[in-house]
Amino acid sequence: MATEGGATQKALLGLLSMGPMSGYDIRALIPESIGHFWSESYGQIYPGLKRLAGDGLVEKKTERQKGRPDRHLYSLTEEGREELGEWLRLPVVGEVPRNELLLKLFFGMQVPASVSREHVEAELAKHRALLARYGAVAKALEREHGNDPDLPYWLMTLSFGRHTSNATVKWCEETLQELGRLQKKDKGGRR
Amino acid sequence: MATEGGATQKALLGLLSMGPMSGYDIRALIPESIGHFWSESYGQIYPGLKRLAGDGLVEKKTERQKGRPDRHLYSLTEEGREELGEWLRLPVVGEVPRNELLLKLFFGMQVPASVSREHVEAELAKHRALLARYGAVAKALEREHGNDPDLPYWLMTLSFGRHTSNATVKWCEETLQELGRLQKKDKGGRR
DNA sequence: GGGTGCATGTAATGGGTTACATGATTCT
DNA sequence: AGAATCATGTAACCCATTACATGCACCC
Repeated sequence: MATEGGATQKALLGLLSMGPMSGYDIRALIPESIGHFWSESYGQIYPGLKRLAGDGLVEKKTERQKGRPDRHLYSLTEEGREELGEWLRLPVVGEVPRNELLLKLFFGMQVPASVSREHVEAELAKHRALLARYGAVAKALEREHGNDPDLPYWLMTLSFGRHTSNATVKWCEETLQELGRLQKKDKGGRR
Repeated sequence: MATEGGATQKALLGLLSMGPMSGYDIRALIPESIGHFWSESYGQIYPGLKRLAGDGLVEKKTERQKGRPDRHLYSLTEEGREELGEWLRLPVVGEVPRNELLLKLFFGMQVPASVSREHVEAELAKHRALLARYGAVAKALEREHGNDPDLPYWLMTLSFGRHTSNATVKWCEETLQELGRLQKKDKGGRR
């Protein structure tokens, strides 16, 4: 009874383990929860929920509303909770990440060094902004979910973001210096 | 004359900027060059090359061989080099990375802490191995391409790997400790 | 005889995003 | 009047991996 379907389906199960929700709710919840390392679009969520319901992993209840479309509330079944647990135990399947910045940088010689500098500077700004958000989110979590047993796990994922963004910032700074040196050599020639 | 097609096509152009190659060569070159942050399968490479040839961005020459299939050697045209340059200048499009480890960790409360520990330990081992390889590759590059003008750019991409893998290792170690604390609390209860 | 390397390619399948379609309510 | 929010869903499209199909040569 493998009940196939990739990590996307499991992410839906996971979010529903936090309480009954509609597809719309799920979409809205993502940026505040797993948004730093996962994303789902409507095109995945709605068909995904339908499929999970067909497999008996979630239950659907329709809530009438006046003046608005019905809300379709989904909640985990016992089977769904088991399926989630099984998947959580499986080893993580490693993928080769695709990093367009590095791809462009690798071929940076084809283009003036200033072009690469701009790309790296954009990356730097992005991660500085991320770091600010991580800090804010961590504080908000501790305020609003201070004694939720899930909290330590949520903080671990945030901490990952902090570690890697800090490292990326440092790399950007070093790389900008190196690119600066290359730029000078280009312009100066022997003298 | 946009000549659409995502970053995959551009990666092919980039690799061909290093010299004429066959699809087979490209596949073999990837692990030694952009493999740490990019991948291409045959299912992408062969149709991709065909399409680039149709767009006049690469030129195909067939080399007869005895006892082996013909080699189809592709080389950049002037147009192809321009197209590559244009793309390199475009800002990097940021994607939300998908990280299955973090997804599992986020829902770690659904499962004994030992499960999460194993996932994190696997990640730790992976990045320690990567760090060893980065070091070896950097040395090999400096030995074999000591005065290649591309070298500084290649080293920057390696340096990125070092920075982020180091950060990941540190995070893994901290997270393992934290998970250990959670484990004890679970078992011990109040006493 | 059987595995590995050389070398090409296609087809089936799975994943995922974007844009579209609908339509009432509430805020500006 | 027009935009944003609530709320559902589908269809077209793009991207990517995997497995398959072919076939000779060379080494063990």
